[in-house]
Amino acid sequence: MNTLLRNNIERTIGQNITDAEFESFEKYFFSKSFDKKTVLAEEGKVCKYVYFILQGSGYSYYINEQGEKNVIQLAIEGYWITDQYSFFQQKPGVYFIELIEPTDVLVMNREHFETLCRSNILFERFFRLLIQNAFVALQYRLAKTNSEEAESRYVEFAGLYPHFIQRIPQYLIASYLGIKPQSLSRIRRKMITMSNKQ
Amino acid sequence: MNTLLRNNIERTIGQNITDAEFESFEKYFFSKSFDKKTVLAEEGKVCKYVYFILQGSGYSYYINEQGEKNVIQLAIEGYWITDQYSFFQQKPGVYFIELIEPTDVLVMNREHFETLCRSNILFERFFRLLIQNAFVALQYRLAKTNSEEAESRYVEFAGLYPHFIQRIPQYLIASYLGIKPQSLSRIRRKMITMSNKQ
DNA sequence: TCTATTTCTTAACATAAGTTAACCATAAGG
DNA sequence: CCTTATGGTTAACTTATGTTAAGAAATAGA
Repeated sequence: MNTLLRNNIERTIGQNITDAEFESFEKYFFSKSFDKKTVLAEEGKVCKYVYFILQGSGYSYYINEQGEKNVIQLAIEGYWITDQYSFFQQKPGVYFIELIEPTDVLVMNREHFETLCRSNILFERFFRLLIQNAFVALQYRLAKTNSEEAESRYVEFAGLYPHFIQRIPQYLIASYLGIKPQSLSRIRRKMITMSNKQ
Repeated sequence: MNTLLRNNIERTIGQNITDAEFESFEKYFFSKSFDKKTVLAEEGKVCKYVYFILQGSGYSYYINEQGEKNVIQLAIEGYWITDQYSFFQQKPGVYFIELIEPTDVLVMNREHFETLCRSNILFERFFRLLIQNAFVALQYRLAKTNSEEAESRYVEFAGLYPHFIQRIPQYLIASYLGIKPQSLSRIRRKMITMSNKQ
């Protein structure tokens, strides 16, 4: 039994579930390990799976017309990651998903997802809440992007996700924040020299 | 029976529903009309309702530390609007919701929302899909914000939502795009003079 | 109709972030 | 251990967007 997944479910729906319920949930997943830099999803191909990270890290990104990578999501253990549009619509996706470190995941395909959702309103509910929380967080992130400067966005990010700062390369964090690595470097230097002076 | 709402449901879940099902959905709403500039939700107060716009328009926004308005969502007839965080968590909200035009809405409170979701997996499913679609659209919007310049974001917005361009004040569209009204004005002028020359 | 808001435009100037390019630091692989 | 690849820093210069301020246009209210 995977406690990380079970905690994730119970925390999300705000109530404990029975062993039987968890069992009937978990059985739709299989676990898998990947090398770092493995590509789990590609633009133009249907994203067949949703991944729950047990250990390791990855990110999703898209490549714009200018050929630049743009990080959409960063994920470490306890996070779900997929190309939502492609996975749910079963249409060619727009994002790539790539691993940063060697990573263990739980994997579920679309068919099992449907079966799961229809089997018990609790699971349908779980996925509604999961995406609802993701939506709220994303809306907040967009609000900040639209109204705050890069420096304060980085400060907030570093405060909220210190474990990301340690493990994720800076150029991916920069992209996640919507700036260039050089700009992030500039911001960090400014912060360091400022804090030395005070 | 409100056909706008029914179409919205059937389009979202990708299947038709029976009259009885729709009836058991619709009965949890009441309809209401508001003057323009009515404030439907306020920062610091629990957002008690979710609104489905039948006629008119509104927007949600938040005010940052510098006291600037930042538009989160624009909505016209056929759109749902609420402060998702506040409505779902029943905690003080972070956003304001304000009407632009005189507006007719269908309104549902949180208790009815819960009852509805638990009454039939179809409705739980509807709201999951609704928020799922909103999430995908929001992720796309953030990706564009982080990687494209204001001009191309405006061009895309104008192409996708021409009815918004006609009805929503420019300073709100500017804020929605994450720029100042002066910048949007500059962009529009550039587009006009460019198209005249060619 | 006249007046007062509200919205939009313009222009000069300021600044945050992008661009280019070089170099340094560290980790990875043979 | 050395070499190469990857990631990070720095600096000079450019550019998109913000800021400030004024006025024009449109809309709403009296």
